[in-house]
Amino acid sequence: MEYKGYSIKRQGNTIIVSGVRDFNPVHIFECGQSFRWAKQGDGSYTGIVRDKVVNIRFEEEALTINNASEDDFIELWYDYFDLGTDYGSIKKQLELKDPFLNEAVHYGYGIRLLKQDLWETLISFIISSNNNIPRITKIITAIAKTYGQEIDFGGCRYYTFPDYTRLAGTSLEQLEVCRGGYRCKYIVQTAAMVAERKVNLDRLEEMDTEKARAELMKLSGIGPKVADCILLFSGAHRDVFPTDVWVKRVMEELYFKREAGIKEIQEFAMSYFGELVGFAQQYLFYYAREKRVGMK
DNA sequence: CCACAGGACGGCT
DNA sequence: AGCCGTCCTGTG
Repeated sequence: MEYKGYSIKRQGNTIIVSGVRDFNPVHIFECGQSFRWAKQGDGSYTGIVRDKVVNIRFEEEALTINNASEDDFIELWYDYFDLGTDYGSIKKQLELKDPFLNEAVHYGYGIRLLKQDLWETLISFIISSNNNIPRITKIITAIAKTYGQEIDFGGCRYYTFPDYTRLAGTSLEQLEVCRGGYRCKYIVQTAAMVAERKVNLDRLEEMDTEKARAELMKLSGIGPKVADCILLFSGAHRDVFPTDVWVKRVMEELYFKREAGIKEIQEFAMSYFGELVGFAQQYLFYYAREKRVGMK
């Protein structure tokens, strides 16, 4: 069958989507936006998204998704992998900006910004504060195992991410076994606030970016950087520039040639990269972190 | 054993 | 409004 410019073939419980460009699983899953995909021995990735577990591989413009149907593709995977966005065109515009960005874009040529579940992204980035990727992954896995639904796939057990009612119904002492440290308190408070409708998460996409950002920052454990990550990686708003230590370092090294403040960096990025600012951030972040830019 | 890495918060000017 | 000490855990 054909769907929005892609051709989909089904073989048993596997679908093969052809005509997929600008897609590299390593770039997509190792660029810090998602913590729920694990590389397998054969180079494929297995991931948990909402209530689905799938294994994916990519070669020669063909995306193979094992444990998915054509309906799943239309209802979930097309949007999740942002397949409606032309990354070729985005990259072309960014490459022309300057030699630095050109290098960063070529380095992470297969990056795509995922459209992930808002609630899971929100909790994941509360956990990310003052934390590193392996430990963030460990904590999220522990939360899913403790509170999520079990799913069997390929002889292994996987766990869905618990919704806010489930996390609002737990105690701090219970949650602390997941090793989130002081962030566990933020999670319990945030889940309670969402359950009590103190913050409306259903309308973030319709709000303008500043309003959506302010709405998220009402929640416990969400500051400017975490709010921007949630907006960017849930696909609610792409016109944000999450500025963590890596992005700060790479921006100082490439564009400022000196120390610069977060506010200064963000203002520069918004005007310089324009509407592609969120995409630029991700190419720069991946490049900076992989190359350890700014480290001795 | 200690140094360090990583953002939000809250108390202080 | 801006600065800075503190929060927790894992790694070297």
